[in-house]
Amino acid sequence: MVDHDADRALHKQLADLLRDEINSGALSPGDVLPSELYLAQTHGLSQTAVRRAIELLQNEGLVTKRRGRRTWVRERPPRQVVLLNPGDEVETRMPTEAERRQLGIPVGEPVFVVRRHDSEPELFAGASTTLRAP
Amino acid sequence: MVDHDADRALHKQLADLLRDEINSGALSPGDVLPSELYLAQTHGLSQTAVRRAIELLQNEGLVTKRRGRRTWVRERPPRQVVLLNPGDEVETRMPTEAERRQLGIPVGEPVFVVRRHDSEPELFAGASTTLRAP
DNA sequence: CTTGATTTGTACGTATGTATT
DNA sequence: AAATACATACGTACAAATCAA
Repeated sequence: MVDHDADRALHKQLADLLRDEINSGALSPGDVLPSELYLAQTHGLSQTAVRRAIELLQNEGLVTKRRGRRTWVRERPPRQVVLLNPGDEVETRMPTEAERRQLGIPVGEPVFVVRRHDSEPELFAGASTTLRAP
Repeated sequence: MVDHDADRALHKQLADLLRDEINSGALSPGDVLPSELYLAQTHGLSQTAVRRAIELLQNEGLVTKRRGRRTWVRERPPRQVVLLNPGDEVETRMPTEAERRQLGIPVGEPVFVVRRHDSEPELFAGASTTLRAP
């Protein structure tokens, strides 16, 4: 339950509740969340607080939002294995918006940056890539 | 300049401007950004729009915010090189809030998940780690 | 050390726009 | 066409942390 007298912010409390439902499997990948309006009414919160809660989950990569559609639990795409070469170096970071568009990855998903010997860095979508050391 | 008649959302336009200043070096790591109130007044925006703009940059890992303090351009910690072993598998994702606290990493920074042979997955902070293939 | 000013955080409300169902 | 759902954008008020006088 969301406790208006607790120290923790209301939208963080709601995010905690929803995150638990996702991690416990009560909400499975592909399942839609209740609408913002419904969540606001059932938890006694403003729609603003609900929006902030769901934005937190979006930025953690747990849910996807699309205007007009419902919000749903992110599905885990099959991971493509990318084999590293000896000496390759790998970093990770959040993509720019342009990179998100190019790679078709949603908010809350990081990218791999693979630096191979004597070549330009390669980008891989974080959620659909597993790197394997040689 | 922020164009109120443009198709792009106002807070995204402001985020674009600030992101350009960071990437061009006009704002260096450690530099503070103007306050939300100042940005709102100088760009003719509401403080709400400014807050959303800066939140975008925070979630891209470009700036750090702390209540009471200013918002500043994130400094790049020196990267510690972690050597992979043959067959190791690596994934990347956004950390949970608990993991962020444990590893001391800010909003907008992903983590490496390294699966070594016959052992529990290890977590590494994304911004301060470079993985190297053997 | 205390006070007051500054800055970001939380939470609410309203209105309108756009995309999907 | 109508209803639903998320997006943008404005406003207000107060709280909490920090900073500077």
